Amino acid sequence: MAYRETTKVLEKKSQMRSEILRSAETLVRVGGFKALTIQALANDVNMSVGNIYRYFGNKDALSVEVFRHSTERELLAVAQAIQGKTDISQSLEAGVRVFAERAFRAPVLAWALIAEPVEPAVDESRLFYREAYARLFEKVIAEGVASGTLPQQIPALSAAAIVGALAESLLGPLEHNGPEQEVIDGLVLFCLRAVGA
Amino acid sequence: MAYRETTKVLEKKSQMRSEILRSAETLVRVGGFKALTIQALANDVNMSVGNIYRYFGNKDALSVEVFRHSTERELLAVAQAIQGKTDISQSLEAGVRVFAERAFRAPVLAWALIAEPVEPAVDESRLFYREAYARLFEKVIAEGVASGTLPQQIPALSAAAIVGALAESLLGPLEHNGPEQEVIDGLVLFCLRAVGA
DNA sequence: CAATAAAGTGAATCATGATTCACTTTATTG
DNA sequence: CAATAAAGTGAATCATGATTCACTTTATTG
Repeated sequence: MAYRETTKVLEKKSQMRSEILRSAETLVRVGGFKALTIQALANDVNMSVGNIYRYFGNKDALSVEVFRHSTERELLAVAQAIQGKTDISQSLEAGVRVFAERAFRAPVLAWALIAEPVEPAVDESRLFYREAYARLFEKVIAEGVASGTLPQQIPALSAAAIVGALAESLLGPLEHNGPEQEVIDGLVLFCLRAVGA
Repeated sequence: MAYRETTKVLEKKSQMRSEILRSAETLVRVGGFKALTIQALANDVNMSVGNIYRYFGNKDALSVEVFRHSTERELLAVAQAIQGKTDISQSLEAGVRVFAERAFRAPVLAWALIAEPVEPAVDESRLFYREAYARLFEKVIAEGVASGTLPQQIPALSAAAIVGALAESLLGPLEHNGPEQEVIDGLVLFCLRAVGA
C-alpha cells in the first residue's frame, strides 16, 4: 500500500472541481452556453482539455450542473420572496418582482437560463425548473382560491401562464436594455390582474 | 442557342420546389425540426441529397422557409380571428382561442414552432414571429386602453406577456394530452383578466 | 529510493449531419 | 444527330466540438 488518497488530495480535488464549475458559470454568465466549450473552460482554469474529463463525465453533465446550480440560486430567491409575505397579493408581487429584478441584474445569464438555444440535456433541465417556478406560484394561487381571495381558476394553469408571461416579456427589455422600473411594475400589475387579485 | 429554359421546365422546377417544401413541412409536423434532415427529405421526395441543394441554398434557408411558411399560416388564422370581432374582449378571446385550438389540433407542430431546440437561424425567425403575434394583441389592447374599455397599461408589455402565457401554458397540456376545453377556457379567462377586460 | 495510483497533457480521433463535386442523365433547339 | 445547359447522383469531404488515449508528472507510503 504505497499510495492512498489522502484527505488533503481529496480536498484539493474537490476544490478544483468547484473552481472549474465556478469558471464554467462565469463563462455562461458572460457569453451564454454557446461560450461554454471544454477548450475555453480548460483555458480558463489553466488545465488540459483531457483533464476536465476527470472532474465531469462529459459535456452534457457539466452543462446541466452549471444550469442547475445557476437556476437553483434564482429559484431560491423567488421562493424566499414569496414566503416572506403572508398576504396573497403581496406574495405574488414579491415573487414576480424578485424574478424580474434579478434578470435585469444579469441579463445574459437570464437569457441563457430562459431562452438560449441549448443542448437537449440542458433543455430538459429547463423544463424541470420551469415547473419548479410554476409550483411556487401555483401554491400561492391555490391558497388564494381556497380562501376566496382569488376567483375560481386552475392554479396550475395560471401559474404556468405567469411563468411564461415573465419569461417572454422580459426577453425584449433585457436584450434592448428597456426601462427597468416600468417593465417590472407593468408585469406585476399584469400578473396580479391575471389571477384576479 | 441550343438549349433554353422553357416555361414547361421552369414550371416543373417550381412545382418540384413546392413538393420539397411540402414534404419538409410534413417531416416537421410529424417529428419536429429534429426530423428534418437533408437525407430524410431527399428520401421522401425520391431525390439525391445533392439535388436538394439546387432548390435551396443550404439547410438553414430550407429550415427557415419551412418555419416561416408554417408560422404564417398560424399567424394569419389568429389575425383573422382577432379582426373578426369588433368588441375588444371578444377580439382577444377569439385570438387566444384560435391559437390554442390550432395548437391542440397539431401538437407536435405547435411544439416545433414554439419551443423545440432549433438551429440559431430558425430561432431568429421564432423571435420575429413572436413579435408579430405580440403586435396583433398589442393593437387590440392599445385600442381598449385608448377607448377606456381597458385600464391603463403598456400594451406592448401586456401583449408580450400574453404570447408568453399562451406558449408556456400550452406546452404541458400539449405534451401530456391535457383536457383541451378546460385549458383553453382557463387561458381565455387568464388573458382577459390580465389586461383588465 | 521503489512502487503505486491518481492528476495532468494535448494531439489524434470520433460523431453527426451538412456540403461539395466529378460525373451522368435529361430537355431543348437548329 | 450535335451542342448546350440544367437536373440529378451519391460517395467523399468538411466543420465543429466533444472525447479518447498513450504517455508524463505528481503525491504518497514503506
